[in-house]
Amino acid sequence: MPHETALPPQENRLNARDAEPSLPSGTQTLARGLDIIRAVAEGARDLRSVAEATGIGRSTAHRLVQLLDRYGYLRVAGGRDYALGPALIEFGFQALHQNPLPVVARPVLEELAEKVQDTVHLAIVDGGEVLYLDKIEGTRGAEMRSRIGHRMPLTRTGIGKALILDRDSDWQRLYEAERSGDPGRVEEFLRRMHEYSRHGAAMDLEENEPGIRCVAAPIRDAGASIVAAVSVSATKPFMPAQRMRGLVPVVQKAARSISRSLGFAG
Amino acid sequence: MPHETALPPQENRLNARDAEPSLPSGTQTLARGLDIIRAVAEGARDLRSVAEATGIGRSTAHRLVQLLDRYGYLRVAGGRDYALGPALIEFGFQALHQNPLPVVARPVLEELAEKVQDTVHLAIVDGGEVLYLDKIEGTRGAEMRSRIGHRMPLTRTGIGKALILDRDSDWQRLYEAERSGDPGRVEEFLRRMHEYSRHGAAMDLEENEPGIRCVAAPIRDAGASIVAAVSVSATKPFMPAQRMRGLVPVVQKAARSISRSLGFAG
DNA sequence: AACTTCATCCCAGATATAGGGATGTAGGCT
DNA sequence: AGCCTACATCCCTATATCTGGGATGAAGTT
Repeated sequence: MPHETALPPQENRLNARDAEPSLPSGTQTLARGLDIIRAVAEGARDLRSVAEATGIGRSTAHRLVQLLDRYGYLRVAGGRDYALGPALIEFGFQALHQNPLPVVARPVLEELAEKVQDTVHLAIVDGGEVLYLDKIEGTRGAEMRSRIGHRMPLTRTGIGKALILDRDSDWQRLYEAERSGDPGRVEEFLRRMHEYSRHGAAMDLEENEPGIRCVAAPIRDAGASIVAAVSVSATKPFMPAQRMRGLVPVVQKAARSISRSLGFAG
Repeated sequence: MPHETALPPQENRLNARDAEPSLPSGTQTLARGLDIIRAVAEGARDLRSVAEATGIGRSTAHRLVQLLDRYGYLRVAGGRDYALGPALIEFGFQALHQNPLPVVARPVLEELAEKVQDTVHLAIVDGGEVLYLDKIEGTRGAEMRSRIGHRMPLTRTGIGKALILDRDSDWQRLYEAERSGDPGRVEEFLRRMHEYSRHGAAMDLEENEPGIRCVAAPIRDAGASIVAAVSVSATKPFMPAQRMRGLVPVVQKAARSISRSLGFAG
């Protein structure tokens, strides 16, 4: 049996907002503790905001926060200034390197970055979003806000589109979910996705970050499923349409190289 | 009031092994969930080993694992092959960058690495251990097993010794705790620590990794407390005693530069 | 200096949880 | 190939755990 080569897609991520309807099943305390971690990650800096963000009573929240601090998941200095703790650093890096994908991809990404001199990303789908697993900064000083561990919408980024290239039945639903206020352009999105799918590479024309353009290609595992994607991004002046076309085979080659390391027999 | 510039030391890290005596206080479920994460981090790959490692019943462990999977803290593929999940990647990197230390230290570390051409580390004390927060690989191809998020003993690494340079009352206790089978050399350790303390820099002579030597200096915050340390490491052939002495002021200069960014007025 | 706000602690009732046992399944052994 | 073992998964109730209101003390604010 082929080994699982990458993290499978995961649409049912839960958090404080929607945990209740789906599972009343028996683990409220753990769920609340994890909700608190997320609340702190999202900016809660003291007990009051944690309690508000999670809907947990002050007293209970305090008790959970205490434990999270003692375990190193949270750092609480004198009851204020909550922050994510060092245990998360430890486990986060371990989680990243436990996965074979970033490890086998790294040298290929480095080679690609060397060749194109632009910012290179590696990402997977997680929880219905793009999750960046690696990033190599471009040498042109073009600052991008992305970072390892950051999340982005699937339909608004080149790398996200590459990740859903095979899921044509989901395209419309994802588009509408992520841009609920912009229904008129569904058709154009679908048309482009079909074209990207035909070519086996996706592009992003400043849709997510103004001024940033990107070319992306999917990475496949032994079962030919898309499990990740690579992308090359740069500011518009460095990314005229012609260069984007020229980058397609370059990015695809890198993607294929990683795919083969994962057992893909393309 | 000066802002907390780095993660404070934390000796009371708990896990499955010693959670019970200290706090019977009301959060068993959350504690058990976190114990499960640690068990998986330490190698548990299925329900049975998780249950054994944590002392939780199979049934209960299963329920908690399910929730951890749904929240993305664990990845469970078909009931087997447990792995740490993407939520940990997300929060881990966020935890790292939430802390001002790695951010202000980065450019200094890069400059140092450029100058010495060896592996450069940034670390803090956490849970009575060294926790690496950043690493820049040397260009001499000397592979070191260390990685961001890894932990090491305080008394067996140069960077660890730099971190406890001020805590002379703890030296003996830490040494004995970490090398319980080697009591004869306490004296020598203490003598060296006093010398390192006098010079304001510590060294490591292949104590932790055979063939690896290292020079380290402490980083101080606004209150002059040691909150982190920098080190330069290389294989023995690249690290003769003379070079080590020469590196002391170089590493100290980098450390002082970071300290000043943290508000230290040395 | 008095007030307000907040983290922290305590306690008893309410409830979520624990874990034994049953079930179905997948892989291993003969 | 077929039986068997070991395991993940699910169900259920007694009970240990957790919840949240309220009290306390400290700190910051007006």
